[in-house]
Amino acid sequence: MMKEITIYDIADKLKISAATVSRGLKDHPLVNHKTKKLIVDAAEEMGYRSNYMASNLRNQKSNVIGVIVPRLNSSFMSDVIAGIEKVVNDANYNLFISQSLETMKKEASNAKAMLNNRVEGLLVSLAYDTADIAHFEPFIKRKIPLVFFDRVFEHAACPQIYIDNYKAAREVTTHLIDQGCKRIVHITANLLRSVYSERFNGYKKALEEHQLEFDDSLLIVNDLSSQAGVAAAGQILKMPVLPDGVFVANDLCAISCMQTLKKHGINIPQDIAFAGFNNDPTACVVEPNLTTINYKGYEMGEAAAKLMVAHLNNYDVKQMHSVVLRSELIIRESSLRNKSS
Amino acid sequence: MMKEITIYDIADKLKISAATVSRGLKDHPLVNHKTKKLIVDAAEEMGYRSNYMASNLRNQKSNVIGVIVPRLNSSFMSDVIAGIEKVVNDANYNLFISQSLETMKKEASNAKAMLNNRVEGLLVSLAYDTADIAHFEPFIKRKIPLVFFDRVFEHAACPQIYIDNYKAAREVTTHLIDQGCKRIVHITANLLRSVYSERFNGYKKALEEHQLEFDDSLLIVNDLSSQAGVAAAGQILKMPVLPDGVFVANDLCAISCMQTLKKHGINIPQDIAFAGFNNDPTACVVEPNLTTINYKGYEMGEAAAKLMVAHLNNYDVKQMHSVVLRSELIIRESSLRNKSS
DNA sequence: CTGTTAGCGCCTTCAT
DNA sequence: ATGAAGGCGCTAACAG
Repeated sequence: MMKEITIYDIADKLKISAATVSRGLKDHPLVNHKTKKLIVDAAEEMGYRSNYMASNLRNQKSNVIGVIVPRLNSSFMSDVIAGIEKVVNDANYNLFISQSLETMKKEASNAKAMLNNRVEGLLVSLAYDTADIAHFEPFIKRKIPLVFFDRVFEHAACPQIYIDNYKAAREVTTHLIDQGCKRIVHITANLLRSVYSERFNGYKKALEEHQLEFDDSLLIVNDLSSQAGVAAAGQILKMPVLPDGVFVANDLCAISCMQTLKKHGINIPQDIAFAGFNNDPTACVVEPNLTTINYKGYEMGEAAAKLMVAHLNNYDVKQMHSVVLRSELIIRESSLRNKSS
Repeated sequence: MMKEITIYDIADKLKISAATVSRGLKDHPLVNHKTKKLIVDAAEEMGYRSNYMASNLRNQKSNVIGVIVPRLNSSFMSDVIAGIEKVVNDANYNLFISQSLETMKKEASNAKAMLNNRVEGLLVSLAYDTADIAHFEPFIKRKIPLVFFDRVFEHAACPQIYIDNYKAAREVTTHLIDQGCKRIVHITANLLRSVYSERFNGYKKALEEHQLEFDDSLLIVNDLSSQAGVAAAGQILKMPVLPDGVFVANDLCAISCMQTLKKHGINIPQDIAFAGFNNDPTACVVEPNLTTINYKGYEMGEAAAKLMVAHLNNYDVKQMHSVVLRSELIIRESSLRNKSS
């Protein structure tokens, strides 16, 4: 291990004090321009690199923002992360990223690691099975800003970045009904997560508004994976009376379900109309193209990170507030059965 | 800001020294079991959390591994990152992630930030236009392990995790030739990156082995984006004599190109057979399904991170070595023109 | 404008 | 088995 240059080495060489070197290296106003140049040049020449561990300790701040997400490898989440990284990096913070792998246990242990690492703020999208947020209480107690995005949790101290899932789902469902669907299956995930319960509620609301009965046989709850879509198709095919519409809470599952039904001779959208959620890249590649709800992960990441950064840079002035991002219904062939739309 | 508990607070409360508390909190052998329990209990009760900034400074290690990638939001890269995160997290390291956004300039500035943050190792996949790795020299000089993956760079001190792009491209091209293609266009990106030049070389080799002429009019170089695929389709349609096969260096671009050609009345694969690279999720959704090269990003991330972690945990014993991961040709309808395959 | 001093919280000799 | 003391590198008072 090569010996690292410190500000003391620079100070010695220049016969000045370490304090002056420290000041010269930042843009402290009270340093002579000449000595400043001397210092910067010497630092450059000697290959000095500032030791963040030391300055972090001294300043009692880590310069790190933490992120905990269920999984990194989904199209949506990688967009979110990209957006977060951009904002955080531009603001000269660093990013600690970890994935809960959809379990509350891992989420809690990640949170603890983040806490010990003194992250200055934490961005979280919750795991499937997270029932309470006791594991985030230490952050709230310490007033370390905690922002939820997408898979949010209701808590007075924590702003949320999300879309209006209720409204979006109601729109999708209404659209299917407009297309003549009378018996619409809804496939979704753990209703503990508000993103899913809201979508479910929006769906039910639309049915109700059109005097369509909802009953439990129309609801399929799984993990919205690709495999789950295949299984759901199996369930649908076994139904005593086939549905004429399916609204799935994500595109991944919607597509595999739709393709499986196609293989079994079901015509999309004539026999069964389909709609998904997320506007995944695959949605406009699959045939027929999938009707879905579009909302940009990148923008959600940006919004969450911007909120955090603004807050950190101006702690006591800026009040953090929740943000509802725009989403839009994108109608494609998978649900188009008449010309009225 | 609430006052944080330190080992001194615990020491005071227990009327023992901070040194003993420090030892008790880890599994130092020379502490009485009883006092250890006392210490751990008191820490728990008082809400102590270890200050990593202080211990990092003292120990002269950051416990952080850095990652620099071109972009986070691609299906492949998010798989890689997921794999890296898993391994790094399990090994109790933290992950700093940043994206170069495909420019060498940003890559260099990210590298500098990583250096100042004292990352203990750096995992890198290079930007499109990175011509040399001078910006990584400080790592090499300091013997901070530097591992390249996917978009690698040849350097004696830096192991590489990659696939055999030459072989894979030769396989794809040979397959297209076997299907009767005689005039195969190759669409790729900056040949500065070995992943692309190797694929190009493999392609040329296959042509040569089958006595097919290569000439520059068969090569289209762009950024392999979706839009570039549309543009490439335009170029192809304008060619004096249409090709009967297209091999694209990624699936994203392959698919948009293929779909654009379809819209212009070209039959796939009868008129033009198609092959991509990466086995993106969209490849088996598009119609016709896209022939491609499959290799798992998740495994590449795991492999790179495992190499790094093993090295860090056993610095002077383990020699780092490059790893060539397996890849395989996946034949789908987009290239199937006869029954011989 | 620059120097002196005193920690930030932890860990690790060295001593007991 | 425990304590005392010094220092990791930096920076913010406080003096000059």
